[in-house]
Amino acid sequence: MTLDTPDSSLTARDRFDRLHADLRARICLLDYAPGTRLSEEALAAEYGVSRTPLRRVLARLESEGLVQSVHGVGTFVTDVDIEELTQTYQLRLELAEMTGRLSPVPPSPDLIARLARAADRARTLVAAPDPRAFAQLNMEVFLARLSLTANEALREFAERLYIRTARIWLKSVFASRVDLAEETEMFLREIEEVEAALATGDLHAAALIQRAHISMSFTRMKTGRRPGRE
Amino acid sequence: MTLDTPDSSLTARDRFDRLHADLRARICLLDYAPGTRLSEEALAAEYGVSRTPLRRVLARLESEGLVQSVHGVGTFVTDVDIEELTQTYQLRLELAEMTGRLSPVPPSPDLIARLARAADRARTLVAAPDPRAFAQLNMEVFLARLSLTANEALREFAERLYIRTARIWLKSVFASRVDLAEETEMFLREIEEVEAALATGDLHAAALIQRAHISMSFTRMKTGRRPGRE
DNA sequence: ACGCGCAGCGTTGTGCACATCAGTTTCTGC
DNA sequence: GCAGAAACTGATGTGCACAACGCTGCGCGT
Repeated sequence: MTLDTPDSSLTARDRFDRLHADLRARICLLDYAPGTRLSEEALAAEYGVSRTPLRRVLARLESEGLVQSVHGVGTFVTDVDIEELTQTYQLRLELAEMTGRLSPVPPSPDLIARLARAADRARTLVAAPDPRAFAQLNMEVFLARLSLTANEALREFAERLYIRTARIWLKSVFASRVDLAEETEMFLREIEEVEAALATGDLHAAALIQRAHISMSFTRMKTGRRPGRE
Repeated sequence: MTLDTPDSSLTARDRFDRLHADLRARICLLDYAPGTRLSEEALAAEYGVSRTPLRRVLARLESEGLVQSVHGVGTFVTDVDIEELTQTYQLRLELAEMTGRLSPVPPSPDLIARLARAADRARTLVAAPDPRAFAQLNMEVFLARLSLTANEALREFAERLYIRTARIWLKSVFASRVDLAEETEMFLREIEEVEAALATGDLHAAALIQRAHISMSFTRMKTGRRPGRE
């Protein structure tokens, strides 16, 4: 996971972005579960830097709500209560729809290719379910789809909200509160529907499909597995 | 402006919040115009701290898009181009309406009192216009009104978007592209309408009023002063 | 006169040592 | 034996010195 590329020809900003993205992914993929203490010294040693730049990354993660530092105690991965989760999902619904309405951009060939590859990987995952691989695929697709809007602020906020709730959904999978196979199938159907919408050039439809699936995903997570399917 | 309170009985978090809020206000009120270089050493000396905690504040401001640091050059107050401004305002419109729809909260007596005092100050400003005082009043009212929604993520994003565009509006005032007297009058009317809506308990109406005024404000700024009133 | 290079200067980024704080353990007085 | 306080431990926060980097201006060569 940790890419220790040679530090040569890497600007300070690049190093920061790498550490930030890497730590963020670890938190979102539950490599660091909520409540875990992150040791500044250990992480600094692992990434081959001193505490100073690493603390910058942790401060950013704290501003994003993923960790919380307490003086004299430690830096801990945050958890999200049900109330905050509900509010965040409500916002995500609205933002998803806005994605296709405010400043829509036609899909690039690169995005089309990414979606096609994602659909293939999703089909593989339907045959052999894997929570972590699915979560990673889900995140990649979400971030890639942000290129469908030119509104940078909208992209930024949608990304932040997704990052904030992704690990909670994954936690539900591990807790068997949602059925991984069902989630994977629904995700595959979502991609296929989005591909169809994009093929016809209807960007708002693609956004509405995403909004519908976010809504359904949250409902499934709230409701839990239906009795009788255990 | 700079409150140099005794550093005793102040936790690190408090100091950070103070510096952050203070510098943010200076940028939003154009004490530091776009393009201005912020000297880490000078600011650290002014606030009586070392560069380390001050750099933390600057990093936060950079993540909020208010400043930009370049290695070996300096930290500069950012500017906002017309395209980004348009997109941000479009988002602000949507968020303002959502404020009254997603998780509305009845106004507290404190908010009512604040609005009444703000209306008084606005009436004073109508008689004696003052760009900076008006901008500060506008900001205080906006931030106070955020208590009308319980959706914390919505509050956070709405605040960030406002902070990001406030100084551009103030710049338009100084550039005489909008008429300060007209803006002040419109603002006073907005407060009065909001007070009426809140008095009847219609929170969605209060949000729609805000949305309408944000929209009108942006239109006035885009259009510029009507010819013949010069 | 013009172009190229290099050295100096100021700025942000990094490393390291120490201060500060919270939780825990241990020691002491009763 | 027990309660309370002080010392210990390990964490984050801070200050300071140096490294890395970009810009500028001077000087040398052509």
